[in-house]
Amino acid sequence: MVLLAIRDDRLSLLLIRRASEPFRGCWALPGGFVLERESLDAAAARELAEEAGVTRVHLEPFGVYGDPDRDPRGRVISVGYVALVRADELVLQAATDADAAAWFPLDEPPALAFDHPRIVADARAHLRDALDREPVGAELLPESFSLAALQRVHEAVVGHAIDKRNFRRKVLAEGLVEAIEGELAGGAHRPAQLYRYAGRRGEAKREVGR
Amino acid sequence: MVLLAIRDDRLSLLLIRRASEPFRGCWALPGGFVLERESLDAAAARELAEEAGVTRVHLEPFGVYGDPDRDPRGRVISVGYVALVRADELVLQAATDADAAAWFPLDEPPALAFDHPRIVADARAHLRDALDREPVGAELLPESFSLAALQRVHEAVVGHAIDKRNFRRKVLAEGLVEAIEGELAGGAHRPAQLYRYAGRRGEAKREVGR
DNA sequence: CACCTTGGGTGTCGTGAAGACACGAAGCCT
DNA sequence: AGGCTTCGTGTCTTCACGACACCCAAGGTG
Repeated sequence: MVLLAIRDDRLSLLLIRRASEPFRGCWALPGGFVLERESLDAAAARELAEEAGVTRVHLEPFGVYGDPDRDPRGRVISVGYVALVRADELVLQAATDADAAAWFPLDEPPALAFDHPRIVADARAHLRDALDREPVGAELLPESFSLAALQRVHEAVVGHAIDKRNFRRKVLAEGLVEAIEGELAGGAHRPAQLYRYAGRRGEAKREVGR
Repeated sequence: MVLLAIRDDRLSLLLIRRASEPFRGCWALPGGFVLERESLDAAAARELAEEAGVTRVHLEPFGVYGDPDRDPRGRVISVGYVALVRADELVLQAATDADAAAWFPLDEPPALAFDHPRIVADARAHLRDALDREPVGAELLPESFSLAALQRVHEAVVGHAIDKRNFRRKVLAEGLVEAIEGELAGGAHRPAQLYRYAGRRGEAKREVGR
């Protein structure tokens, strides 16, 4: 599970430190096993609820990892899921096989156990592809947010700076997002217009394009 | 395994008719089980070699299917792979749990067993996404081919007709494909210029864009 | 209270990709 | 010889996107 949330305006990744032997003390992705009568999506949702205390999340599989030697303990096949959660809904729990959990910026993760570096990279690539198909920001930001916050999310995903005017033009042209009249954010300096996601998910972009 | 090849100028899908009971007599995707010490990719390659007698193929996972009720016999988790093969390299073998194998146009598949309709749809969507990232045609067509043949492949994948001039302009601008000087196809009417794939796979498109 | 600092908000131009669109050319068949 | 079928070609328009600079509003500071 690649669990992402915005922390200090940065897109961050939840990792646990392994308490038991293979890669003991290393940072690793949280995860768990699928139960006998449970779909993969349900398993991911359950693990997420157990570890992060969140239920309403964007949860999406992006890859399978089945190399026979990827786990020295034996044959483990993993399905990678990206989870986008709102920071204010998080309630971290103690995982059974970890002695610590911490957030790291997605840009600069620490050394990871197993083939987890590859999994994180794949998750990020997947997210980058999904960025202009799905309202990624909606799952990471609170109900109302400034366009600058949304831009920071996009920049973290694509990995480079985006021009402010171009970004605003594009986002507003998509029509997924609407200004909340009269609402302003009480920031440190000039207050920003707040926005919220408008319509349903998905095809909206194409509809607007016509 | 969603196994695709060009047959009669159409992009076609290999299906097997099930000989044993769940969905007996229904058409289904070919597939098999992963061995204890075998990667998923290796398992897919092995199944493909067993069933279609081909080894050098484009083989790519696109999804995981793990609903506990998807197979009435019990819990089976499947990984979907798309395989693109050249028709002239195919040597179909008898599969153990099938009494027949046949090709169907990808556009109009028959009723399928299990959740295979969904898997086929996902494979096609994956292929559509990959179409302008990877030299899809290179894996389906013989060494040398006419642009018209390549265009038919693309049309089959995207599902609609493409303007001939626009297609040629784009394909040639990408630089992935090069004319074979002096070679012409002996067709029914005016002979066509033959082409072949030029450079390596992958980033070529971006490099040309600069 | 004046000024500075900081982030918020706005418009234009140029370029490149892609879609729409029609006709002559070459070879085969009858 | 004529007709049929496929091959091969260029222009125009539209749109998405990137580059680019300045004023505005509020809080903090001296």
